[in-house]
Amino acid sequence: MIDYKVQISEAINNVLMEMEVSTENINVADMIERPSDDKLGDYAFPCFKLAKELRKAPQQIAAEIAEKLQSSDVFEKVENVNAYVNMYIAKQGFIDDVLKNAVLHGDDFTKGTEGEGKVITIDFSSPNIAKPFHIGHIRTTVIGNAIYLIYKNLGYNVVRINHLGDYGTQFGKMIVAYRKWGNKEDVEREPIKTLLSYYTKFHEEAEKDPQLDDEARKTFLNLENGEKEEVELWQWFRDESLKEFNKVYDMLEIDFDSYAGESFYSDKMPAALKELEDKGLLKDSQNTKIVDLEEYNMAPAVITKSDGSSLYITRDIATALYRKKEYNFHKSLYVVASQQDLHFAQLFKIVELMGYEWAKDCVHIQFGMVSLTEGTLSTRKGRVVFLEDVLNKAVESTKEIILEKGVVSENIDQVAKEVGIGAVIFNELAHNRIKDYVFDWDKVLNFDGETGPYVQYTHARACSLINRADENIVKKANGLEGLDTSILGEGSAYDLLKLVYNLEGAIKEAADRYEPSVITRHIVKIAQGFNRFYNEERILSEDANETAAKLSLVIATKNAIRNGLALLGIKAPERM
RNA sequence: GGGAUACUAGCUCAAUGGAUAGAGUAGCUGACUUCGAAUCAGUUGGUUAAAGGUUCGAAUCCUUUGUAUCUCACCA
Repeated sequence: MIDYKVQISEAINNVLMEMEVSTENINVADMIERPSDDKLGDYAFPCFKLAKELRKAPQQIAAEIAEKLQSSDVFEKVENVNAYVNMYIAKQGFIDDVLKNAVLHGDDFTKGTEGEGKVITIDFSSPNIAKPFHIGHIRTTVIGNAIYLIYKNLGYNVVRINHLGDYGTQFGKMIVAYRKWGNKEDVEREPIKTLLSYYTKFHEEAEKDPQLDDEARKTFLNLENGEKEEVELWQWFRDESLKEFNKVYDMLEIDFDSYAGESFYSDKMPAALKELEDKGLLKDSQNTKIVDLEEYNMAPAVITKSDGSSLYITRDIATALYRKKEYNFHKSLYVVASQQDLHFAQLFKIVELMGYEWAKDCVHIQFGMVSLTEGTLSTRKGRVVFLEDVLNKAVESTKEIILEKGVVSENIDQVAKEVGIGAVIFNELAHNRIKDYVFDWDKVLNFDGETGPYVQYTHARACSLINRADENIVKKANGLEGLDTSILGEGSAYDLLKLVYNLEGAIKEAADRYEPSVITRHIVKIAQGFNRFYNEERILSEDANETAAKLSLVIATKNAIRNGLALLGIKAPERM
């Protein structure tokens, strides 16, 4: 679609040149903003900053600029109010442009090409083997997937990596526990719960009998050394756990390109360690090796334990080096909770100290904590909400509502799934990532107001209109040929058209800020705009041209909502 | 004790340093014989945690204080 900001900044730059203002210290494009109120125009340019250089009152400058911009055919009207130049875009050109894109190229009018030829790796979800996949994992999983979709939409080649927690002494413990108290059938029937119960039992017993811990360490060493029996058990635990995780991924329709987890990097650590050593970054301290980061106002990073074994950060250094070599990424994203802020700050700093300029391309996309009304999540204390349960419950209550409404008669289960799971995802992506939140069943299962079902309902309503309308009129609306769309230049129709236009900008902003909620909020606005339009105006009217023109806006809106939801990983059913 | 992040309407949240701080929800009032009421319209609700400062202009930037959460060498 036409980028009006570019056109406007060009026009203003020309005017400023005429006025002999040096534009060296100001970026006109960055100064253009959207007025707080639609009535004040489509774009605005504040003139305060120019006052000093010109030694004139900003109001006067605004008046002069407004005067000179009048002649531009981009605008229908230019006004100065206070010290702002308020610009109104020429309507018909705008309407034509938005409809041409959103109706004729409805499937991909929000797509971009800036990412062509560039690779982005994104590390998200990353659950621990043999541990429950609970509500705490939903954020990284859903946010990560949305960011993947958003960047893919901009043309990037995005590699999704599920960095499984599949390594460490915990697996020594698990193997020991399984050998002592385990049962194959139980594990196969309910892998996570069963394995977790062994793990818990191990901890209880180990308190009485510390020898168990030694045994676990020895067993893990066997695993590291590739002893057949240990490796086979470990592989089996991993496979069974993944099967269970995949149930959730299937429900969410999330896929990964790589499941290279912690174990994958175990043989890549020695080289990374040697490199740190060679580059003189390691320091001996209390029998451990550390990287001193005091200079950068950070705690020291322990790289090897006193017994010589490695740590989380050691593996992550090896991981970062491997990913650069393997994928030659343009950017490397880590969607991990803000609890690990320090860890990633240390990691990226160490990579930088190793002399890699691409350290700046590594981004920690952090997000706030999830807690329960009873307190923080704790597997041991039984404070867990399984993600699978949340999704199932959302689908169930959606189904009840569907049956109650009685609109849908076929594929009820499929629709219930799309709406119920969509509601959970939407809820997750509605707020800024950084906020902590308390999981609340009532909120997840409430479908009124700014929710996923609200947006989907609006989409279904738009589809319903298109289905009801006369076939020939729909054809005309879809083709736009010979259609007088000037009536869309007023009131709620024009407001809605602007919202559809602005979706592209919202997507761009969501990408720049790694903040899917920008899109979530924007499609809510589109839905609100549509519902207002729907209530204020009769769409299927007696007048064929008027109906066709309005329907073209309905089609544009429908496409905008569908595309927006798709970027969040949410379906847009035609009936619900 | 050090560090990080947050604090906006009763509640949940918006607001690239810009115009009168906006939505949803809850409460109240209205709109289904009418294109789908999972909807819409109206209304009540604010010293943006507090105090200073920078600026033509601050919820936003800086300083101090308070509160909450996270984190701080051998867990991941």
